[in-house]
Amino acid sequence: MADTATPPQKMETPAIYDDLHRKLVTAQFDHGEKLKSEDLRKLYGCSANTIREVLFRLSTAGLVAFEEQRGFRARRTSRERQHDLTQFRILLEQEGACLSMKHGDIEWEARLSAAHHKLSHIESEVRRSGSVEHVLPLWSNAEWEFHDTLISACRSPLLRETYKTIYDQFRQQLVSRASNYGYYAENIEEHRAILEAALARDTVLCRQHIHDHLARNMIS
Amino acid sequence: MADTATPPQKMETPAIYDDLHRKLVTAQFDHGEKLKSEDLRKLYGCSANTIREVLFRLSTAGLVAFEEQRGFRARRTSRERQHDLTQFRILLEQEGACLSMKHGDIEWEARLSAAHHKLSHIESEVRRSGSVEHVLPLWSNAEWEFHDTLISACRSPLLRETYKTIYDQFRQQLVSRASNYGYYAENIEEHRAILEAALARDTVLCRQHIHDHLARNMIS
DNA sequence: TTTACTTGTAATTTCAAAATTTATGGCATT
DNA sequence: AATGCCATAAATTTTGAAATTACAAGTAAA
Repeated sequence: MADTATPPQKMETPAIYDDLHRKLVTAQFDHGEKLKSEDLRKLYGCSANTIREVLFRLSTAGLVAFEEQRGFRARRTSRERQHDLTQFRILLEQEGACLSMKHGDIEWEARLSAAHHKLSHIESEVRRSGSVEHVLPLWSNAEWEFHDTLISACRSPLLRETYKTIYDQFRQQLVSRASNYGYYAENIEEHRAILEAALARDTVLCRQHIHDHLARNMIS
Repeated sequence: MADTATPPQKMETPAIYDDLHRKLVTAQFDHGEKLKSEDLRKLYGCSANTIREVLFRLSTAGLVAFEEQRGFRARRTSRERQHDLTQFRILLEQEGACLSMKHGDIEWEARLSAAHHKLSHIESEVRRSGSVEHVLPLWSNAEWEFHDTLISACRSPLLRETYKTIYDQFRQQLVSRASNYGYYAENIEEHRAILEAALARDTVLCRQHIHDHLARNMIS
């Protein structure tokens, strides 16, 4: 069972959802760990049925696996699924970025610049200090902001929504990768390359940089 | 409320899910119609909570909309969402087909030919008789078989799964379009064009034909 | 006539416990 | 030792009712 530092007792359904979501994307459960409704019920001070409802909604987001008559588990991400997730993410981000370049206005460019600025600031700090752990949550949020902003002008709510469910499943592996400093070191140049291609509205180059950046994720 | 020709009483959870799913994709509920758990409870002879669980799982598939404290509704598909769905479907089917052409073997070609043969047989019958209604469920299944087989060799469970949830939301409009005979008349040539391009492993041409075929869906 | 408030009704959500199903451990048999 | 079977324990699923919340109609005030 994960550490129970956060919620002692008595939470509303949305709060329980958010808390479990956060715990799942920050890998506070082992891969494939069983999520017993009785334990969670006691943890959040609610009924077993409420937990059941929350877990169903989390299974929608792909964070929890449900099997009939044998409950819920934190999703185990096999090597094959990791590969599949990456390929699908590349497809969505490439398409979303190209559509954003097509439809995005100066306002979008400004938001993308701002998101990149924050992200690169953190990544510079990582490179200077040589460690990742102390800014991991910050970095994780900034990275999401950048990638989400990149596709935010695509005018397809469906694509964006799908992208988010995929992205959440990547966050899980960030923790286990935190020790691997080399992974984060290369991100600065890759993110800048994506930014510049996007602002230049060079769709071919942008697709290329997105592919290179995301494909490298998979290997580690 | 939709007609209740099928299930008088007493069904298991999976059966209830299947039956409601079928009713939703065959548009036996009006767009935005409220799905009252009490009514459904009496219909299927189970508890309100069981209905609630089924409806949550259907909302995963995008067939049902859930709003906190105000229950479930059959999803209303606006013009904007229809456009979004179509664009997304084009992206997925193009990518899935190209990957299938890359990975598919002779076995895949055989299955695709078989699926097309069945589909074109029905579509010829439609053209001969000049009416659609009497074979609509048959046609709907055959069309799904063809498109699913087309992407079945893509080696991405995620893409295929996502495609299915999108496709189900298209089935809903088939019924309301049944009267529009012209829509179905043009399908024969389009499906054949896709088949031939796929068998020839011509990815550029196949993308083009898929786009033309699916984009025409949106306009009607 | 409109707006705001009150009240009654209906529907959703939560709860605690019963019923069903699956997992576990001991015991006999091969 | 390995396998199959039964009894027990544990966990999931369903139930029916209670509590909460939204909805609608009707009344009073502006």
